[in-house]
Amino acid sequence: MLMRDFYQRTTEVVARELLGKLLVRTHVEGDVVVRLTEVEAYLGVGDPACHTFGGRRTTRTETMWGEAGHVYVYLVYGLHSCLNVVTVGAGQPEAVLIRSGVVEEGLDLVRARRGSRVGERSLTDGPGKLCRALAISRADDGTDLCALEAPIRICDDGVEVPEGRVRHLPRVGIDYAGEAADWPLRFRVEPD
DNA sequence: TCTAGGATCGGCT
DNA sequence: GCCGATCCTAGAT
Repeated sequence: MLMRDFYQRTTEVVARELLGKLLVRTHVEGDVVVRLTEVEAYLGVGDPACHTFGGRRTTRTETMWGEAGHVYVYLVYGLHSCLNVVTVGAGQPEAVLIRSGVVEEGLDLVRARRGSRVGERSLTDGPGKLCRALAISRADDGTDLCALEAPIRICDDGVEVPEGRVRHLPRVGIDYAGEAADWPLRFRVEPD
């Protein structure tokens, strides 16, 4: 399991290194494990696309201002939850958005939550879909990923993602952010 | 209080 | 590939 110091580095480094790691969700309905394939870095007060741009601090973004290694969950478009991992350190409100992954365990449970009509490929290939598949909501905001019994954890099983398979791309859905919309802060593992 | 807009999804063409 | 749904959040009054 990844410890606090993993998250206490620059957001871009944490984002890149999260690729290939295992996101483990424990829940009364059963456990689900997802291998991360796509993430985005959000660089805090200097990043026009980030919720904390310009030093904005509200009840919604409060966890981003806290200690690294906690989970920041927010609602977009009034209906979809998005999962983020807080990076760097207290007072530096940066985070990595978890966009996509591949289900490694708990496939039946994911299918039950996502609906039987959903194709295998599109079960967890978006931030809102991933949260639905893992039953993550705003109620999970502030969860400490580094706590031993945490219901959400991130683990390293030794699988390395070679640099040649990582693509650096612009972030999605932030056209309002001016030139920051072009910053290559999205990291994706290309399929074989 | 009121209003505008959004780190998306899924259905339809 | 395009478009509408849907309602929370933040900032303005």
